[in-house]
Amino acid sequence: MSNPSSHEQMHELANSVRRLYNRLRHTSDELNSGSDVSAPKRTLLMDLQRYGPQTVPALAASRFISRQIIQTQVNELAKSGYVESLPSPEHKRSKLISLTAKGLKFLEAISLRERAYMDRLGWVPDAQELRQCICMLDEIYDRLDD
Amino acid sequence: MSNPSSHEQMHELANSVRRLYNRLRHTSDELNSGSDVSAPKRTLLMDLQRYGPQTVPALAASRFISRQIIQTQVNELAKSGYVESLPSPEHKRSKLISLTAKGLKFLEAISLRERAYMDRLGWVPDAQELRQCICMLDEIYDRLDD
DNA sequence: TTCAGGATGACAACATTGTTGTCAATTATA
DNA sequence: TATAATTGACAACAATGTTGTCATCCTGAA
Repeated sequence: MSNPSSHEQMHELANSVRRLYNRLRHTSDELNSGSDVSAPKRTLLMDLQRYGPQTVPALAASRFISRQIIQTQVNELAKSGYVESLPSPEHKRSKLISLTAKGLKFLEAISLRERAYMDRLGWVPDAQELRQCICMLDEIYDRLDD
Repeated sequence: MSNPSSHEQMHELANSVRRLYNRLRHTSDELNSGSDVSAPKRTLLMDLQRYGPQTVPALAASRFISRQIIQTQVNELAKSGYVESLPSPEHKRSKLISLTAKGLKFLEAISLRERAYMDRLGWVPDAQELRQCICMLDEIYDRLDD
């Protein structure tokens, strides 16, 4: 990152990421306006599905926010029956948060709505370019790791 | 978006965007922890620099949030001297929000810090792939437009 | 084994960011 | 002109985030 143009390009990428993030959140909110689960809680459920059961501090660390707010959200999701804590026999305090059958069913309903929306759009991005794009985003994510 | 794999790929891209967005916000907060301007206000200033003077409702619409919160943030930024409202002679109410010299200087200081950080990282992404990645993100943004 | 330090869940106080509703002034339009 | 939409300001409120404290449990080193 030694010449001005590559720095400017990274700045532009950050802008495109932020712009798209805002639109994706908005679209997701529209598609799921009927549910009682807010966007941050939906991302919690999705992470549990994608990456498997995790502890509250781990979920917080992956979002770079404090563990307290994740604890609150997890407690509320547990009260609603979307997640449950699996007690590890070795760790009495650090429980693994896991999706329940109800949580999984909820995520599948979201997926169906998203898919129907994409079908209505009638646009399919080039699979190869899309894969490369994901690759680049993930590599930048890893490189920024301290 | 008619077969399962492309739908799954879009889902993965959304996840990568969200993940990187969170890390970029975190890194930006670290780099600018000394300033009194929060992340949402920094993005306001950056949008004014990138896209030029805009009205409060326009800034809100581009974020898909209500105009009231943007109004508050703009008022606070104006009180701190980072932005000013340019009254149009034709429109007494709808003023254009614009960067001041102080706001521009503040953004340049941010840019210097970001550039120094990238230099320390010692990694330069492939310019061609980066451009294609930005292109894809922007195209998805446009396609999702209603 | 013991003990000091770190990690975790719970709780509290608070700041920021967001929503919705209202109102008056202004602008746009039929 | 008359009507509707837009804009700035203000208020009440909800959700999300931070920081701090405390008791409990786990880990690891002397």
